[in-house]
Amino acid sequence: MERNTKQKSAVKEALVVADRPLTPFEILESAQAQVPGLGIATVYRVLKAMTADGSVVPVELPGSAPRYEMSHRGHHHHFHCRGCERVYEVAGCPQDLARFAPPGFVLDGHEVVLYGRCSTCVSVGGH
Amino acid sequence: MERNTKQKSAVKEALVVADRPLTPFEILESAQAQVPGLGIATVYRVLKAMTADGSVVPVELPGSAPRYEMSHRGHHHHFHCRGCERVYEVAGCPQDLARFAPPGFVLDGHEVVLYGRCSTCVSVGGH
DNA sequence: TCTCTATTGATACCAAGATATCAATATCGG
DNA sequence: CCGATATTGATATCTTGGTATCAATAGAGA
Repeated sequence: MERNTKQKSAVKEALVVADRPLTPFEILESAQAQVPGLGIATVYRVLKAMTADGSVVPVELPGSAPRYEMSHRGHHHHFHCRGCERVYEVAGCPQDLARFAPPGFVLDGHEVVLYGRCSTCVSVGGH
Repeated sequence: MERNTKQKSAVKEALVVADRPLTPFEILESAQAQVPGLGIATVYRVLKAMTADGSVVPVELPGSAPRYEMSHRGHHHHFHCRGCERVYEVAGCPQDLARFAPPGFVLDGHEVVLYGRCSTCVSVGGH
């Protein structure tokens, strides 16, 4: 990750513009608009480097391969659309989840995933 | 799933006794106490049949392959121990998650996963 | 008990996601 | 502008989780 290349810029730009977690394949498609011929291996390589340096964070959701989003964001959760499978960021967070932990268990984190249809799939009646 | 075999009984018994979602491999280990020589293929076969008939439900958590639990339980969530990787059932559920959905999005489900250390790993100081 | 055939265990195979390989290319300090 | 070498794209390979195959075994009705 020492030289500046248009491939790296395109991957990062895809994540910044999307403003939601993207799969490596979504990143590939988006970044290919900037860099035709971009390969999936490069997407994985850049994501690995950006994850290592902390500029990107992996987003793991049930039943899906990891998506990636830019890291300079506060604590938040995600909405997974059942129509288009896209994942969106949501701002809120339920408070006081510690009360649900079984006695004797120590809680140090949590994940909340909302499911449903995004505004696009609601209006389109997506499958 | 037409004949009663000790393999099927052992798989079901493992799930009933555990009272928490188990991975196919956890089921294998537990059921082998009843049926030495039990194969992983049979575990997958029985799980598939039990999932199809609704007696078992898959539990998908971020970054993990599916676990399975008996289905006659109400709505609940899970606690994923970072020490032993075991998953436990938790009873509560945060209310009013709909308020977190972005405008125009339709919410029809949610998942909450708690992370931390189970009582065993807390006392043992598990890695 | 006998017979039919569902079920089993071992293992080959498959699919998805990701990494390794390697020759060709592009970056960038000098 | 040159040259050393980081980076790239194509693709072979690997890993994990799960399914298909098939000969041997074992339910269970007659």
